[in-house]
Amino acid sequence: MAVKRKTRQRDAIFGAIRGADGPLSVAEIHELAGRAIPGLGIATVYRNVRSLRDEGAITAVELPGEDPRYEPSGRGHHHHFRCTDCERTFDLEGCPVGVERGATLPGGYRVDGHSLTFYGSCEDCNRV
Amino acid sequence: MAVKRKTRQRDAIFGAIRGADGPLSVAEIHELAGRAIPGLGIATVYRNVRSLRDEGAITAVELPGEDPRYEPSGRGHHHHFRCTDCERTFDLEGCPVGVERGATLPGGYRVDGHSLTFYGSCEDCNRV
DNA sequence: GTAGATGCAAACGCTTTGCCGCTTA
DNA sequence: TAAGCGGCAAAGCGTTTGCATCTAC
Repeated sequence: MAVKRKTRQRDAIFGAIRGADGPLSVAEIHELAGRAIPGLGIATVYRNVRSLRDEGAITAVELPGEDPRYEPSGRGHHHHFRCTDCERTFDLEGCPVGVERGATLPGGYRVDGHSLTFYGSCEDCNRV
Repeated sequence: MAVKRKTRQRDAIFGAIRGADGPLSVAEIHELAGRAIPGLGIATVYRNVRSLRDEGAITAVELPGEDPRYEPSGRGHHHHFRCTDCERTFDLEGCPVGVERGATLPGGYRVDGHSLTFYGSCEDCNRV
């Protein structure tokens, strides 16, 4: 099978994702990695994001009404905060949802997991 | 400004949304309303969904990683359950998130609202 | 030297828009 | 009868794919 090669583009893309304080969209990754690699093609970003995800190096984060974002794998169970002013997305710690896996909700719904996103304004935007 | 007219298409579209037990996607609305109105154009669904939303008759429901869905307005604060088997989405009652509007999370994030989605299998799919 | 990776452009799939005949009021 | 509405097809837009070239190994 195909042997993965180490390229400047791939490094820049993974580096951008690892260096962020929240999950990034493809456009954001392209923007950030493009600073190190001028002329970086958007198709290259899509391809590398996909292969990094397939390898398990990064994880897709789906937020309501938004394009998928990506963050390094292994951050454990956590949720996100979306600033409706600056449109940035941040990681949160802890989980205020007291529904365990395997629980059954009224209506007979058996729960395997959940996704929670908070909306509001971040510290930077509050300050103004 | 434009005076809204009552048409068969519009009735069928709104009727499909009101008759469902959870929010519907545009494709689902087209499918359901199309049974009453053969030849119903997808553009007509998009246009009516948009105008119903603009009027406030229906509300957009954004779930992680999915196309927007629509439900009648006025159902109050609630969340959704997504069956990963049959891919249907259901309304839930109540809210297990003990974070009020106006609260501030660690990191200085001021909360205006939140979105919670549970994943798992619904009663029908559990039974099998 | 060779298989895999990149960049460009074309192809795609879904949503929106333009156009014009149809329908509601 | 007139203006909004619906259907069709074209236009947009973000994502994926094909292809020739380049590059890591």
